[in-house]
Amino acid sequence: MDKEQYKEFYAEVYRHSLAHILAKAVIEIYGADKVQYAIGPQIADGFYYDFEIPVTIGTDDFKAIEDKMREIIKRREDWTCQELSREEALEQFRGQKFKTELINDLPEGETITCYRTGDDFIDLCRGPHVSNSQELMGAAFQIRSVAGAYWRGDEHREQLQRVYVYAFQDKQGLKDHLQWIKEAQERDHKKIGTQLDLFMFDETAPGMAYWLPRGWKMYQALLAYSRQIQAKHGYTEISAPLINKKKLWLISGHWAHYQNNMFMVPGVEGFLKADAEIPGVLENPMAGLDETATVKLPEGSPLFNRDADDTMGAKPMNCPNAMMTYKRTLHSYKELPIRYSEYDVLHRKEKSGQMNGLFRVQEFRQDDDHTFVMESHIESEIADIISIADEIYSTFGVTYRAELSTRPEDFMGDIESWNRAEAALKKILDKKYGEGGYEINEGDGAFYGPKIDLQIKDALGREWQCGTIQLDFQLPHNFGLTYITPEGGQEMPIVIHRALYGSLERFIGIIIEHFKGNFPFWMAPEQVAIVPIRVEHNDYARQIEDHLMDLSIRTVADYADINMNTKIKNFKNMKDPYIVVVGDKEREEDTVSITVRGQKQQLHNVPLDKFYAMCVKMNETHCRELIAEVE
RNA sequence: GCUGAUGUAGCUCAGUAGGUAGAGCGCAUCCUUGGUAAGGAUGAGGUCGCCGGUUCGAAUCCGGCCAUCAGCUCCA
Repeated sequence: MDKEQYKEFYAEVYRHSLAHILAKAVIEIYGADKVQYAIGPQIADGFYYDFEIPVTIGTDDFKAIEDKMREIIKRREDWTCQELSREEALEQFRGQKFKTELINDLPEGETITCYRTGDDFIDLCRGPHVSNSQELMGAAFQIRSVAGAYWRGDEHREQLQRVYVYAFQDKQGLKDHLQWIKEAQERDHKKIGTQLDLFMFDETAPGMAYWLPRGWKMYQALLAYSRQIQAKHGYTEISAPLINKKKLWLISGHWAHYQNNMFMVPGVEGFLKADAEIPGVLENPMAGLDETATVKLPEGSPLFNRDADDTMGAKPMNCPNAMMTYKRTLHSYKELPIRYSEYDVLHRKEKSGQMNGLFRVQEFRQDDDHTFVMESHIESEIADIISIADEIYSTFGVTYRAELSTRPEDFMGDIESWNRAEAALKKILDKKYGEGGYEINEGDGAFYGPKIDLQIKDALGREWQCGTIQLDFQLPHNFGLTYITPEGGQEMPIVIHRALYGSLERFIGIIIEHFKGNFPFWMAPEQVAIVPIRVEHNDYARQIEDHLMDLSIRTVADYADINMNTKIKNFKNMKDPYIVVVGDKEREEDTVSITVRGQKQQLHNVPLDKFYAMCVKMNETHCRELIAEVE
């Protein structure tokens, strides 16, 4: 065991041990007969423990729990390990339903180990642990939060109170971590989005971003980059209706499998001729309440009905309309692959409490594509998609992790085609990342096909699904798609769905945190900010601005009759990459002085042509660093 | 949807025993005419998320909704 390994080993020992201490403390505070304790594993920055207690633990209770934990540690109790048979274990944990369930789920013949902390607390655990509580006296911990968590991650089972605790070997470790958290929160895209005037939200449109002028410029820059790359790879762009009648969703399967996530415009079956009362109305069926009410409807009320044929659904995905686009004409095998990219607005209704800034929204755009291929195309086509993913992600300097998601319970179609599709994806992933070089999520696929997901981390280390590559044998079948084979017969094409940014919204959220708002030149909302020192320099500034605009450089200038320091301050607050100052000297010599973001020293006497060339170069190369010297 | 928390001026936040609101930044006007991160003065701006209850009186206490945040579950 080397030093690093030992450190990890020790971290595991004291975090696990502290979890026992937490459970013991909670039991002592709330009473042994009232607390059902579940599991308490370690996590990246500490550990948590799940409890079922009749009262709810609130923020105010943290201190008491922490104090009790310290008190227990100070008792310097011995820890003993005990091996039990299944019967002995069941007896030991009689009345503890979660422990009983765990014991019963252990495979036959498995040795069951328990750890005792002092005489009065025992926990089912594999260990290892400290031998005496006093070994924990140097450890530093702090309760982070309490959250609801479902027993065994199943929302249909008991909801437990999960107590999260930060835990480190010493005070410095905890202090450093809290500092890190603080810095990560400074990167929060919601915060930076407000500071840099990129986007906003309003309560009348939950989970739907308003893109402000600066943010929208960046959004467009990302779209332009995507379009540029995809055009090189043979993609053609389409745009389709945002809402379609129920009929389309019946064909696609969304009506059956995705209805609860769709925003609907219900059809109207008629209007009431007179006031009416409707008894037996379930007011809140989603909450599972059975109470019914009588609803009064005034004369003239429209009778909406979701099941009416003229009900329209806002699209949660682009695929059905891409199928329609393909289907408009006959296709020859010679045309395949056909790649239809699409950036239309999508709507997905989320359960409340699921929204999170730009990371999880109800309205978004994907850099979506549907590629229609023959089975023989799949491997090379997906390899090409992964090469585009590598290109895009490396431009931003983010790393990703691939996951394969397989057939869910709620699947559509026949198992044979699912198996073929999954085998094809596995083959590609094995080749690219090596066997075992990616995770497999059994049962996590979309209802129409298996998928490869690409996960990116945010500033707090939380992973978000961005890119996705999905194989689909179902929709082409449902829509009756065909192509003409060399022999003159008809075959069904296979569809590859893919998005690489994933949703533009989520991706931008991640990128904001990744760069902390210091965006590369090519995607910065405003690339060059011009500061004329006095109003008599405005004409010269305007010439520069005009020329930059001709070069498609996003430029902003402040012509106001105010202190130049104020102008510079404002642009610096916006983290504009280049702030160009022009005064007498620059005007006479046809130069600019550039303040490069993040650099103390300015670039003086930069000839205009060189300055323009620097800007154009950064746009063309999509480089991450700002050019900070004149070539 | 669930658990915990939050919601006061455009932004960041005070308002600690219930007596109808404050600061900084920003904004407006005036002065300052300036060479690289905050010049000075004056002023405007708030039905304290919404609805209801308790009270002589509610930003403050209670209830219900809405929105947001940290998690859980689900997802791009």
